[in-house]
Amino acid sequence: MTETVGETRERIVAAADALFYARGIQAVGMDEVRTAAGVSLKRLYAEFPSKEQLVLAVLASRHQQWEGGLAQAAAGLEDPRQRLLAVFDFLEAWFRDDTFRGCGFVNAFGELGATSPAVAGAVREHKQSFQDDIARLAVEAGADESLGSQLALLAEGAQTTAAIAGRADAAEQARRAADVLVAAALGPR
Amino acid sequence: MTETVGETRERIVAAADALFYARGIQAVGMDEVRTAAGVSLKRLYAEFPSKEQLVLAVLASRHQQWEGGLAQAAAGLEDPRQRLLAVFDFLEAWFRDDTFRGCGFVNAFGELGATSPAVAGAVREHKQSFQDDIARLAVEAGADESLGSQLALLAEGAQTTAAIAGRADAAEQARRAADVLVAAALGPR
DNA sequence: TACACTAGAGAACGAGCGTTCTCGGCGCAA
DNA sequence: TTGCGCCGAGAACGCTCGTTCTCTAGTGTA
Repeated sequence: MTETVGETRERIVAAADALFYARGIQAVGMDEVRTAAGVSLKRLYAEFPSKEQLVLAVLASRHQQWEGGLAQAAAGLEDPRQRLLAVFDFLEAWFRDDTFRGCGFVNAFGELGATSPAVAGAVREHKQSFQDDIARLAVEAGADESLGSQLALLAEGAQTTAAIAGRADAAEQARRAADVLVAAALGPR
Repeated sequence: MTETVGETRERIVAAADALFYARGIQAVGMDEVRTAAGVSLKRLYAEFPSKEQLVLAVLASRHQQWEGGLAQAAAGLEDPRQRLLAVFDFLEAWFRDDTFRGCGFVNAFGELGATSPAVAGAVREHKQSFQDDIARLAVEAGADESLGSQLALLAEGAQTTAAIAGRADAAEQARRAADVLVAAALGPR
């Protein structure tokens, strides 16, 4: 039953991610991460020399999941316009998840953005990457990038609203608004 | 040079608000609030029996400022459609403020929403109030409430985006999108 | 068997924080 | 003037947390 170093890292990151996301980063101690990951403190600190490094790894992992989920939502759709709107279906499924508690990056930014430049940078990069993705989809659909920016605002707002009001239908509202914006930019279907 | 109890409270709340907003709530200790407010710890705890109470007072004060700013932005505008869009002008001015660091309620929610039901509730109430305000403006302009929800999503998204990307023009993007949505709901001007 | 090495469990350390307590001085009533 | 109560300053307390250290048991090798 050997285990590679990579598997240990992944287990730690997964455990930390679940805890940080559910309760907030500062509310979770390294001891708790250790327990949840089933790993010794020594090992934990061998993998991540500081809590900040662990947080950055968690954010990196979350970014990959996000990118994968987004790609999967658009995969198989022929119509570029459909691919553009698929973002909101992806969001809706996420909002309905019991563990949903808003965008982990936004939460981390609010909590640590002011004190940790590294965390702030990671959050910025993630959001920029989302902007780029959706701008690319907009261009592929025949619109210009500003449509992407506008849809991104809707997606961000939906995440915040769904998290705070606890209403998953924010995704549907956003999607309806997105329909209007897309139609205005590209002409009705 | 006497000073009323109310003035002391206000001074404490103002100092705490500036510190909490700039650096995060958990990153600021009561000692620092005391120093910034120029008040003794005893007095501080006489006014606010716990840090959570102080946080709630700060959120309440921020809510009042927000409502006042919003009302002021719409004041004097005759056209209800203009009043609806004035939200985004208000946002833009705020985003250009040097101290802008996103929505304080969203930040507080990310930091404490999972551990403090009282804070989570205050944030929820604030956002609900904003939804109600903008829905009322939408109805006054002749649209139905769902237009308000959609514009609220844009406003939320603009706040997040402006905070993280540091780009105040998120307000302008949101306003342009709002123009399209309003025109679609009410017909071109 | 003896030895060197590793790794896990958790104690320990030092700092920071929320909250409370103590002390000393000042104002005020008699 | 004397006693009394209030209030500010900040020390103290108890707890938590990030990080490091110690001790011990187990393993592989000669």
